[in-house]
Amino acid sequence: MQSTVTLRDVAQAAKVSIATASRALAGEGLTSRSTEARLRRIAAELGYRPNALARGLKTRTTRLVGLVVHNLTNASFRVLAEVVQRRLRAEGYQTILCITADDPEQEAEIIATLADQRVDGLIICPTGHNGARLAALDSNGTPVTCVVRRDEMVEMETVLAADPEGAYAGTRHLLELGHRRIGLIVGRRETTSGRERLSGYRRALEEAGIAFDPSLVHAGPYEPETGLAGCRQLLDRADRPTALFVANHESALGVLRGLAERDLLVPDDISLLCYEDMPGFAWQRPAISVVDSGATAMADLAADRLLQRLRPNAAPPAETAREYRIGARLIQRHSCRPVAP
Amino acid sequence: MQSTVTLRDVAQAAKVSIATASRALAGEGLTSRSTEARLRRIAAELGYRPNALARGLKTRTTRLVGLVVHNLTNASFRVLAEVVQRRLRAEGYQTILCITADDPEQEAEIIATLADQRVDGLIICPTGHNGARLAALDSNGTPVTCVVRRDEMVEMETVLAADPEGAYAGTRHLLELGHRRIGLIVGRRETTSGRERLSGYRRALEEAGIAFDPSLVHAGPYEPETGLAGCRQLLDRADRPTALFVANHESALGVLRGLAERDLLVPDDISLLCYEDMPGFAWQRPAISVVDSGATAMADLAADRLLQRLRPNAAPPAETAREYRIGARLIQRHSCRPVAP
DNA sequence: CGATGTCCTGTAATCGTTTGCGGAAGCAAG
DNA sequence: CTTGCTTCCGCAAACGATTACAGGACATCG
Repeated sequence: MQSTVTLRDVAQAAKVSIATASRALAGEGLTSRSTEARLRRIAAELGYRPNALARGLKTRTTRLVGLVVHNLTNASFRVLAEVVQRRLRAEGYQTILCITADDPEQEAEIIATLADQRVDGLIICPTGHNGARLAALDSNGTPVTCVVRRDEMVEMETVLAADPEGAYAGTRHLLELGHRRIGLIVGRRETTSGRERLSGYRRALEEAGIAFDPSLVHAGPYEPETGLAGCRQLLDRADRPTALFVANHESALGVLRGLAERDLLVPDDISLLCYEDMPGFAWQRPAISVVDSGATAMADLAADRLLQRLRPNAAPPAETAREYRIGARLIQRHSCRPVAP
Repeated sequence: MQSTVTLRDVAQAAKVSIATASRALAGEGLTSRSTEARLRRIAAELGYRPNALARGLKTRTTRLVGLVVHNLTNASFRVLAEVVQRRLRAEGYQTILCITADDPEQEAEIIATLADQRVDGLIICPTGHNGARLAALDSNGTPVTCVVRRDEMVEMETVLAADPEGAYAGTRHLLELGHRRIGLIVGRRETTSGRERLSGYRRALEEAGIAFDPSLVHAGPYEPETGLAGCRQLLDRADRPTALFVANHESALGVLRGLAERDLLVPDDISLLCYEDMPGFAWQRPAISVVDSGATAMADLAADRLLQRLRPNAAPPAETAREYRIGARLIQRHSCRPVAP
């Protein structure tokens, strides 16, 4: 195989100018039908493939978009990566996936590199410390869509889960089953999701006329260890909660372990409800009820929004700086049961 | 913020030629110390960032590498994506992640687009139907490293799990605990891993003087459904196996479900050993023993190999076309028990 | 003082495309 | 035969960097 065949080679082989070759292959009837067909044939024979760098340099568009997430362990991010990648590719865009590990410095570096690469757009779950850079990009003509988390510092198009409502609905469900002491294991208060899920839980309780008891909530990072620790803390109380609401799936692993340690059976001894679905929950026995935060829908909407703004007739950024919320949805399986009378 | 500042702007601001500006910012003492410092300062003030497209076009190197996997659900791929991304970024490379869904056509398209993008290298888990394209890329100066799966049709640098040995070791472990009827739930025979894991299982049995019984193995795609179906098939036999060896973690979910359906307790009623570790296994109660296929090590080695060949003094491809195997390792937890006498 | 060498810097070509502009050819109408 | 339109094509200038080559300034040495 020869190294690389350029437009020049194609043009020479067809005895036309480079310009004509370019136009012929661009389609759009810029050349006569016959030359177009001929050029196409020759290009195919020679195995010509346009150089994306040169094209990008000239046209100022690369058909690359950056996707920036914290990790791939969390199911939401995984789904995000898969869905966004698929959706964008269907429209002719390549996805550059980058992982920040939730570290603002790495994020800053990634944003810069992506900008150097002249990506056409960006979907990002921001750490919250680089809002200015993102806003700069956005107003410079590179659309940025935030997802999963919001950057509080700056106005940008954002698609989020309806966490307050989701947590509210989950808590309501448990309340309606008659539970009064509901333990909550939730993310740190510094994160949007941590705060919002807590507030939904709290609102549901207060509406039901139950005083909010801070000692019933355990907050920590999204890790199994948090679940285990929370479980221990909550289960060692004299008035053990009759239900546990675990506000993310990483902690759920630890909770399951904690329950097993104490030989507590779900749902006989205690009810369990989780936030964010994952494959394991449906296959578990008993299958675990869940309020699904709608990761797929979020990913789809994020892709939609970005694609929308990537189209030639882009709306002015001011117009697009709004916030979308994806509704959460309760999936009842078999881990919750009415409290015994 | 102005749109974009180019080298020309920096040069003008410093009243030098573009060439000097370029050299100054390149470092390496191509200019006098003073101009270098001055140019650096001005570039920083103006917020100059080199255009990766233009640079790539000229230097024929983009510091982009493609990473092509089947999905992100499988833990090996997830680890691969995270590790490779991190390792490459530490060396100044960006990773373009692409997902084939194990579909040769999508894979072909992805390879072509990546080539158009002029990636400097490629790490890919091949479907096995595009070996020619990959080989062409490789011999054209774009190093390609295959991982997890081999493309049987063509010689290329490949890093694989030591599946035959891993399956052998796992089976041995169960045999040493006294198990004689060991059910195997394994991938389809069309895949390398399916074949190799089966062969390791078989060899261990035969060495122990136990006849291989095809009715004890259930093969299917890497999905929970396979595990459930296999479980049902194997457990409904009169002479139920005393141990189950589940050769991938997706199926394990289904197996756990199948066991629960029949109220079989692990490890009291039946021993369970899985292939490929995942977070859930360690947290499960009882924690599940596993032969870890070494996904992290594979990812690291793949990154190492590619980086090696990316360095200026690249070895001739013929020299590098070898196969690396990552040793598997038995992790004993609490799901296997000696068979009752 | 002139020759030579060392440093720096500028000029210009180049990477592979796209695209504005103008010219040639063809054809119909006057 | 001139004029005026279309239609198709070529010339050449970008896009933003890197880099071979050459020239200018200055110091050193014979």
